[in-house]
Amino acid sequence: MEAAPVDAPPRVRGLASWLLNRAAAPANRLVARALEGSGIRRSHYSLLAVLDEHGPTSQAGLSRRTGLDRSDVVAAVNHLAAAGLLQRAPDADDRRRNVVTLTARGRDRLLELDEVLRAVQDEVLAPLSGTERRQLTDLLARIVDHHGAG
Amino acid sequence: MEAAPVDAPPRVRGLASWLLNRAAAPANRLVARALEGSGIRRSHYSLLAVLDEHGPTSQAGLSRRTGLDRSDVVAAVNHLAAAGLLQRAPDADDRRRNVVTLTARGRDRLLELDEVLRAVQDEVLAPLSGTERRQLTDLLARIVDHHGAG
DNA sequence: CGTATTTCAGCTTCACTGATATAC
DNA sequence: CGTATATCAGTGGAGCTGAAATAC
Repeated sequence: MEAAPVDAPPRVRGLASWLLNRAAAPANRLVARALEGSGIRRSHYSLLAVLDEHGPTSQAGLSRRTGLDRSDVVAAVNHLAAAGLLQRAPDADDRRRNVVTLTARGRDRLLELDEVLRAVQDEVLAPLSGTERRQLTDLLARIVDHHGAG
Repeated sequence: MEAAPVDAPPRVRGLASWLLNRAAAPANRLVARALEGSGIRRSHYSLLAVLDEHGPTSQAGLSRRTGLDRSDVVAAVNHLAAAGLLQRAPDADDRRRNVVTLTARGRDRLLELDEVLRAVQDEVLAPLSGTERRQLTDLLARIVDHHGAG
């Protein structure tokens, strides 16, 4: 077990902004590690999940629902389309838009990723009880909602 | 001023790893904005705070206590020394080391930053009650402690 | 010898900006 | 007209790696 302690002073340890970054770091490391070699990045999962739950969506819609920047959505959709996990087609009703649709293969991959991601959350939240985990996600969700995008 | 909502599906919204990043983002934005023009970056505050509370410290010690990478500490110390907020001197007892010391000016600046940072935390945690804020920071601290460094 | 410290050069990912072309 | 969309080029911070030089 590695885990050299980070022995920060109280003034720093008590900062929500510091804690959020310090807690996000191992979460990102673990997710990246779990996704390693799969050709899937952290942000890709949210895209696939949104497509699965909302059906075909424009890229701007994907941006709004995932919190990903519109310009990063372009690159992500390129990548996932090349991997055959989704399709991009012009929208007949609004020709500014592309309609992005999950493929069957994309859905299969998503279900695998659900498992992987679930396991990672368990590692991230390891020191917390079930109740505490729900407390934490609820509190974080309130912060996210309050600040929204931009 | 309130922000477009991020209307993510439950599968995404419930992910701790997603929430941590989405909550850290506005925190980082607000901190960066509050520090804008001061020549101080996010990471610099922790450095100054550690020096204030632990006294003169080696750069490796600063790395351990702040969670900053050793190689990023070099750049940060360069910057803060150039600004006259700290001093770097070779350690007579262990000549591999530099002893980094807070200057009087560095301490004054730190006290100002304490105020600025405190105000930002208040913005970040705006939707939460006092009790909830302590709950959140406690839970995050447990996660940070559990994963330690590296 | 192995380990620790400082430093540098460089890499990747992420969040974001600005501009452009196009369509509503 | 103003607004929304998709795309591209590029910026900057942050976290990290690998290697070198030095000292323990």
